[in-house]
This record gives sequence, C-alpha cells and structure tokens, in this order.
Amino acid sequence: MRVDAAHTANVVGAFALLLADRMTDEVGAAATQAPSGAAALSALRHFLPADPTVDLVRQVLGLTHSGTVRLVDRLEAAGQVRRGPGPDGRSTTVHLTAAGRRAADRVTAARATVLHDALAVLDPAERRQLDDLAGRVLLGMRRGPGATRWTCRLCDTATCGRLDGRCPVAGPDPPTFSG
Amino acid sequence: MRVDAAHTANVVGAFALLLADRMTDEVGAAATQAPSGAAALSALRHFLPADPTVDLVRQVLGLTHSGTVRLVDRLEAAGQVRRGPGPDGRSTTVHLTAAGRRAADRVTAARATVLHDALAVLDPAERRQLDDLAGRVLLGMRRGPGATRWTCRLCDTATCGRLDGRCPVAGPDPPTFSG
DNA sequence: ACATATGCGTGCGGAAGTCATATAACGGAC
DNA sequence: GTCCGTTATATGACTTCCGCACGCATATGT
Repeated sequence: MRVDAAHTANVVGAFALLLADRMTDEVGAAATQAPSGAAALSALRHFLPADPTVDLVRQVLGLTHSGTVRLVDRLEAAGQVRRGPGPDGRSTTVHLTAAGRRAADRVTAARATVLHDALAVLDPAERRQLDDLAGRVLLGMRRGPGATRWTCRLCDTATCGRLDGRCPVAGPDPPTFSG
Repeated sequence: MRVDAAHTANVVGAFALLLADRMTDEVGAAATQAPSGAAALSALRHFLPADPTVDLVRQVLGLTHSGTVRLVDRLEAAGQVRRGPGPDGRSTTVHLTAAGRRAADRVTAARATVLHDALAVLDPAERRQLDDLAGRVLLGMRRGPGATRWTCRLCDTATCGRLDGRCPVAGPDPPTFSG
C-alpha cells in the first residue's frame, strides 16, 4: 500500500473533520448550548481567571463585542453564568453558577468520551505515537494568542499538561491573553 | 514525559479542532460559500454521480429537505450549479457549472494546502505513521452512510485512494447511499 | 381508480452573529 | 477642573442559515 503525502493529508483531513463534528455535536448537547456557548463554558471553567470581563471572554472566543454580549445573554438566561460588577466601573464580569460549572464539566466529559471512544482502537504504544505526532503538528500550527478561535478551546486543563509542561502548545512562548 | 490516554485525548482533540477550524475557514473562502455550500460543491465534484437529485445531495450532506433546497438555491444564484429535470417527473437534478467546477477545485486545493502546511513539520516516515494511525481510528469511527455529515465530505477522491483500495474508510462494507 | 408514499419547493419562524450606534466610565492634556 | 479621545458594555436593525409545517405534483401499490 503506497502512502504519499497527499494520501496522508486526505486521511488526516477526514479524521480531523469527523472528530471535530462529533465533538461539536456532543459538546453542544452536553451544554444545552450552541457550540460557542459550550466553548465559553469550558473557557470559563478551565482557562480564564476568576471573574473575567466580557471583553476577556471575547478575546478568547474570537467573537465581536456584540456577539459576545449576546452569548453571555444566552448563558445568563440559561442560568449558567451571572454578570457582576467589574473592577472597573464600566466593565462587567462573568462567572459560572453552580449549574454552569456542572454544564462545563459535562462539556469536558463529553469531549473526552468522544476522543476516548475514537482512540480505543489503538494500543498504548500507538497512542503514544499519535500523541507525539499530533502534538508536534499542533505546535507547528500555533499562532499568536490573538488569533480567533483559540487553539486550546475545549481543552481539559486538568489533563492536558498545561500546568506541568506536557502540553505541546504551551511551549517557550506560551499563549497568553493578558498582554 | 509521561503520556497517558487522557493526555493523548486532549492533544488529539485540540489537533482535530484546530485543523477543522482552519479547513472550514479556508474552504468557505475558496468557495465564496458557507461551509455547507463548500461541502456540497466538493460532494458534487467528487462523490456524487453525475446529475444527482436534490434528495441525494440532502442525504450526503445530512440536511433537511428545505435546508437542501435553500442551499441549492444559493449555489444556483451564485452560478455554481444549475437545476435540471430529473429522470423522475417529480425530481430535479443538480449539476455543476464551469464556475462551480472551478470553485469545487479551489475548495479541494484550499483543504489540501491547510493539511500540507500542517503536516510539513513531519518527515515522510512520520507521515506514514500518522496516516496509518489516523486511518485506523477513522475506520473505527465509521458509521452507516445515513449518518448525518458524511465522513468523507470534502475528501479529494483523486488522491484518497477510494478507487484503488487505499482509503481506510472504504472497507469491506463501503459507504453507499444508493441502497 | 384511489390511497399512500415520495420528492420538490415555500411561508414562517428561530438561532446566532455582525455592523452601526448609544451610553457610560476611565484617563490624559492643558 | 474641564474637555476629549479611548475603552467597555449594551442595544437595534439586519443578514445568514437552517428547521418545521405545509402544499403541490408525481409515482406506486392495491
């Protein structure tokens, strides 16, 4: 079986598309929110500092101001987040409610389930190979933190290794949205 | 560096999400259409028999009837497809115009560019590894052809190996939407 | 022939997001 | 201390894309 670069590109493209579709579907269902809502819940749970401002959420999700306001409106209407006063008199902060934390955890779990099921056909050595290869490709695709649709959205920081140097993306110049 | 299943799942999830995002963006721009329009052009160019009916397009893309009608409306308004009479008095067929074929080819090329750029950090042996691993995961995730969002949407049948047995998905029970 | 199923199109509405704009608060210049 | 540009949030009008319910035409089985 001959395998050239074009063939690999095709297989990897189908692989990424199918996995992303499944994750999007399951994660949206778990959040009872549109995909962007699920991403927001995950970001609030995993990346963002406590009580981030609306604009910080906007930067992470790569939406417009008004789109973010509408998104927060939806999450607030669903009882998953609450707005609060900001450190600044003009800014408002967003924080998860208990229901929001539960929804965010469901999102993380749903994503993990899709991925575990998909990778179950590989044995541990093969998973290590895939981990290494995917990690290096990810690192190569890294963009600045300002890029829309942040790379690590939906990641589970408890296991991604972000905190202990095992995240392939958090390299010498780790993404940050604070500066 | 310890690598467990949860870590691999995270990396693969981020990898799939980022690649899918890039493909969606580039492919939509190449088609001057929404993502579903790009998928339709690709399907018409690569999978579907000549002059498929609107309903066959619907099955492949996993939309509702009316959604498909609107989609075909958009493509027709953009001069990328034309409707024609069907074999059946009640059905209408869809076929690409010259502009539609060009747009479909741009879609395929845009997808390939994203993937080639991403995989450029790997050497040929590593690409072969990834090809094998991703192909096996894909095979494990395969669903029936009726599943919404068909697995191979956007694939490039000229290089995917569908025709000569190298496509990991076209196994002993190849997807078909004719029966 | 008549009932049912199939396939296409349409009116209506909703979900999600953008653009332009409004409102309010901060920060510096002078 | 007042004025003015900037920042941050919110709102209104609009667009895009899609689904549901329905109508209509055609095909198919009894």
